[in-house]
Amino acid sequence: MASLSDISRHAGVSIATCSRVLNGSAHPVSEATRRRVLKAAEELGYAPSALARALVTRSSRIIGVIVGDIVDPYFAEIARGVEAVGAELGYLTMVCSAELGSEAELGHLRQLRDYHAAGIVFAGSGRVDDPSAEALATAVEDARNRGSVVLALAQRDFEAPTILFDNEAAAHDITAHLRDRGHDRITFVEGPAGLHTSAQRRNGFLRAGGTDTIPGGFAYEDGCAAANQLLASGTLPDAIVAANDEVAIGVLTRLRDAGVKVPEDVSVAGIDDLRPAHFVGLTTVSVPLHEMGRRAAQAVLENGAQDVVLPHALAIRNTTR
Amino acid sequence: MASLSDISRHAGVSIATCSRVLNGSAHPVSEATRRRVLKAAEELGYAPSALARALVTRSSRIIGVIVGDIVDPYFAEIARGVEAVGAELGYLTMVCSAELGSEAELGHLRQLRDYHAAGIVFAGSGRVDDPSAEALATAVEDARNRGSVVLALAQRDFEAPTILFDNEAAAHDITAHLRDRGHDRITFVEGPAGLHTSAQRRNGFLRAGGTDTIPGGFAYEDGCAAANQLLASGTLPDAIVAANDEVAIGVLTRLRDAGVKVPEDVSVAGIDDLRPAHFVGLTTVSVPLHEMGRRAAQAVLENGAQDVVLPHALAIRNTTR
DNA sequence: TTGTAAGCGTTATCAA
DNA sequence: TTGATAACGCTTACAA
Repeated sequence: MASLSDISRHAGVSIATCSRVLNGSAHPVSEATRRRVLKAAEELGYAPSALARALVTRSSRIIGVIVGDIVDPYFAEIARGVEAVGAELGYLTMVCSAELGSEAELGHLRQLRDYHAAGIVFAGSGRVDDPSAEALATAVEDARNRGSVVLALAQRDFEAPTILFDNEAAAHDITAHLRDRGHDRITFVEGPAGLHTSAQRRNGFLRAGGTDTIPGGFAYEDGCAAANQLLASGTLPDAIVAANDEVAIGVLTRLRDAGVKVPEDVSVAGIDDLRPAHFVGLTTVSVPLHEMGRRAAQAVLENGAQDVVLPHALAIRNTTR
Repeated sequence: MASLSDISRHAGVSIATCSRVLNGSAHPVSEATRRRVLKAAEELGYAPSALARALVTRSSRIIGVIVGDIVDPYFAEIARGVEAVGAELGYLTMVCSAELGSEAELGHLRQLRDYHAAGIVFAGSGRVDDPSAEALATAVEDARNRGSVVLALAQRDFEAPTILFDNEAAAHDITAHLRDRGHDRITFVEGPAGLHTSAQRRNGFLRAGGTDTIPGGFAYEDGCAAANQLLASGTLPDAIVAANDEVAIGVLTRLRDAGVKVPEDVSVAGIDDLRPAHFVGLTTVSVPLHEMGRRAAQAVLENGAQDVVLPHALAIRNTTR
């Protein structure tokens, strides 16, 4: 691949001048030489080395989004938001999946730092009593020292501007809605143990006067399991709110398979309002994932951000009465 | 952040020596100095600049996976495969989502090339009569010249080793199975128009003696729409095979909502065997997505690959009789 | 076993 | 308006 010095030679112009025309610098260049450089670049198929550029400018046009699980549409929605605004300005948004836990997160963070990423966005929640919390905090600090903007889109145990919605309030509001509609006995299917987000949603549920709570997770199967447990217990609650949509759909499906009428016999609600919720007409709460992604990208472009909490909204559909 | 020269100064040792101990070079270094360097690095919190390293070695430890849509579990499965083997060897796998079509693909490809990515894997299929096909082919060529290994995991219109399964055969086999089970009138819900993959699956269906075919897509809603169309036509076929699982699930759901018994009245099958297929017990065909991802990563580590076609397998469950 | 120095491909400072 | 040239942080001959 042609480099600046190739162009320089080909066009009979200094490297500095070539650089100036090829990267749209403000420095004035005569129209004549500009054309010659452009022509040479065209002929030689010049493409700048982002590597070399990043090395000297100390920042590359990479935005890394560290997600908990790449198959989770929750994260996909965020990633799309980031990409939507990043792409406009020539940033490359890359999503790094850390399914293996915070060890993997740490690995991705370090690599992103080592590549001087312009932005590092943590899309997922931190874990309570995370053994690698300290190492993570240090690496975050290092990354910032290298010039990366680090953002948290959920509660984390390190210093970073946050772009959030209120998980506790979201869980509270849907539960309160159900109570308002006359449901007395409401069961909450919890999220994965140890995630801050799980705890927040659980707290919101409890604060709204929810009664029982059973272990769950964030996956469809967890919802099925929870429904089975409820079914086996012999007596169903008036309503079930699940830690997220996918679990709610698991519950819903299992219940209906077992001949339980939803919402006539029991109401079922989720949280997140992702695509699958539309498929089944699930009552849930809409959270601003895409907008969070957009704002995160803006924050890295603007090189910083204020903490912000974005609004959520109930999406009442037909799995609750 | 500390750099090599900081370490060098702090340890009273040349930069070259520091480099040698810090990057595990084969060049011999005395145990004593090695320790001093390590100690200095530790104290100063040294982290190498992947950028600088990549600039001189002409290859960075980045594997880019260009997918068609980051929310599609099809791609997620591939990405996981890549990541699984890439992570072991310290490669950073980043997925770039090109929902906006091949213009976006081109953008990602160029960026990955500009960052001297070690590997660039195209997870999704190319489009027939793609206007940016030529630009794409050129950029692929450039990337290869810069040392990137470029791989295709579906049919593409540029030169690259392929790691595939046989889409046509997959569609053929599931259709043939249905015929063997005595279904005569079989309808195929097509994939998105213009994708090579769609055409291949359609061809397989036809070759197996499938009769009718109606437009569809790759999304749940497309399946619903197709079911509606079938329902409206007044007469249902014996079986329906959809271009992928998600569409099949859309068909299935809509049909059942309309009171049609599946599989008693009509059989429904998909292709891909992704997670949702398990949720509903969908008959489908398992394709080796994860393995393709793994092989792709291996190929970049080994700096090249032979073309290979991986086997698929029928997964007969309970939406067909 | 250690060090010197020449790149890698840019950008940016300073003169001309 | 243009051009030398010194960084950026690292690897790697080549010398010592």
